Amino acid sequence: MCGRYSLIAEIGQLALRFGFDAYDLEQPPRYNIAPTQPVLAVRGDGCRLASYMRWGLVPSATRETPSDPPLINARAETVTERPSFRSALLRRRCLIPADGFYEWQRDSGRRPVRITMASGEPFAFAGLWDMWRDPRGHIVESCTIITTEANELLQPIHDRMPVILPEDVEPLWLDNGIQDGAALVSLLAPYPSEAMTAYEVSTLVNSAANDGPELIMPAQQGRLM
DNA sequence: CCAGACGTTGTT
DNA sequence: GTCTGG
DNA sequence: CCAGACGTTGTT
DNA sequence: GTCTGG
Repeated sequence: MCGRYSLIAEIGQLALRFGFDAYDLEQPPRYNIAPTQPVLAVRGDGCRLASYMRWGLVPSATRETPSDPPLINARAETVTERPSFRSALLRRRCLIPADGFYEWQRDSGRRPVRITMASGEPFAFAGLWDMWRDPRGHIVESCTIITTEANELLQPIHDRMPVILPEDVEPLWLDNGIQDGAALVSLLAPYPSEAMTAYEVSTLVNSAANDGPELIMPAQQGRLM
């Protein structure tokens, strides 16, 4: 899973961290990024290009209207087999910058938890993107976040987690010279628990209409782990 | 060779 | 795009 | 991912 | 329940 996340860092900081040019990009602090919204994605190979893409991949072969539910996640275990993802894996990979993501606990009344790096630093989800020409002829760029099995930190919360790439793997993921599916899939591992932290947050995050600093304040119970 | 088809994850 | 069917 | 909507005819 | 919207 991974169906909601935050990106609070300033665009200048993100540009330095991920190596893109922030020229005409605006990125207000976002505490509650939801599916179907435009999200910041970085694609690259030599020069890295950042742009906004619809979260929910629309495969280029889509005919009339995007699928429902939207393809917001792609399972790492099957990404080489799915027609909608296979070509994107080989040729259209991206980084999706974030600084936290939310999961709803399978137990504990499905209350939301926010997961971040222990350092608090921004990180990147492994993503795929595609282009679709809509019925009116407009080009829609869209992306999806790859998921894998949960690490030890996430396991009590949920059995899946988004793939977060170690910083030194990011250049490989964006290198279009690599077109070996098995090699690429081998990069898609659960991120080490030791470097992450999780804490319960307010159910305000449940509604995608809410977006503000109060969403990342610890709930009554505070830190989980 | 050309024509035609081609949807995913995660929920319990 | 890429695979399958004819 | 979760939240929220989910209706029709005829009348003025 | 099921679909749409964010």
